[in-house]
Amino acid sequence: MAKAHDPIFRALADPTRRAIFERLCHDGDQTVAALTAYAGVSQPGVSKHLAVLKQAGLVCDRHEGRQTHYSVQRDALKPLVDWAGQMAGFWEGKLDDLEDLLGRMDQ
Amino acid sequence: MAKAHDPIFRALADPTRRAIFERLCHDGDQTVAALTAYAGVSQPGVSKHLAVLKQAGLVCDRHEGRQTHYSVQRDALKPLVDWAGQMAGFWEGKLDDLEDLLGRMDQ
DNA sequence: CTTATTCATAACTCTTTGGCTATCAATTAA
DNA sequence: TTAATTGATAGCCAAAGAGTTATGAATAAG
Repeated sequence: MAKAHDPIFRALADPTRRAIFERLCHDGDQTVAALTAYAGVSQPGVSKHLAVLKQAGLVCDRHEGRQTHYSVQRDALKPLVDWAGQMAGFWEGKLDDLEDLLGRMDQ
Repeated sequence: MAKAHDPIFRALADPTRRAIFERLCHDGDQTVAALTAYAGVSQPGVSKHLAVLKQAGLVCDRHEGRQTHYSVQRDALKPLVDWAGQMAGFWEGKLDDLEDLLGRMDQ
């Protein structure tokens, strides 16, 4: 069973990669050059990180001329939140925040 | 910036470790021996995984005689869900901005 | 007291991975 | 056409990490 949350956890475990994802969440659509200027690593490093994020279904890319724009995939974090909800449901410590978030992400 | 969600993401990135955490969520309090019987790795391997989970604040331990019982830490996944909510809030806010813009353009 | 059990730590191996530089294909500008 | 820019890929290397066996400390049992 190759669950959807496994590559997501893997992808978000690295701080550099998570920072790139956070920036995409915060500022929206970005070119590789823009992300490279801000991330503390080389351009090939950024490209590799973006490939991992894309593979995990967290981001999508759009080609425009010679530049590639990356943006957050819609409902990217849903498998993660669903998993957390399942775990929380097990130990019955119902988190109101979680239920609220699940409700908002279901739309 | 050593945020609380960083060690959590790291800890949950490994499938063996995540399986241990899932079992603790599902079945509650477990001894190391019980977890070892079920995980596909050696007892020292399980102990090491449990140390990582504990360090991340995901589980807590309780000593009873010569055995150690592990269980899920209360609100263990809250930093994770909070982070996800924050990320979701970012693109949600963008959507609001867009709706706002669209609304203003209607007039 | 001696032996068995339970778990943690130490020490090691091997794989994965995150970083780099070099380079290439594709596109745009001169 | 030629030169410059953008980003992806290849290849390499060092560090991290997940696994192992061996062993030690603490407790329980005989």
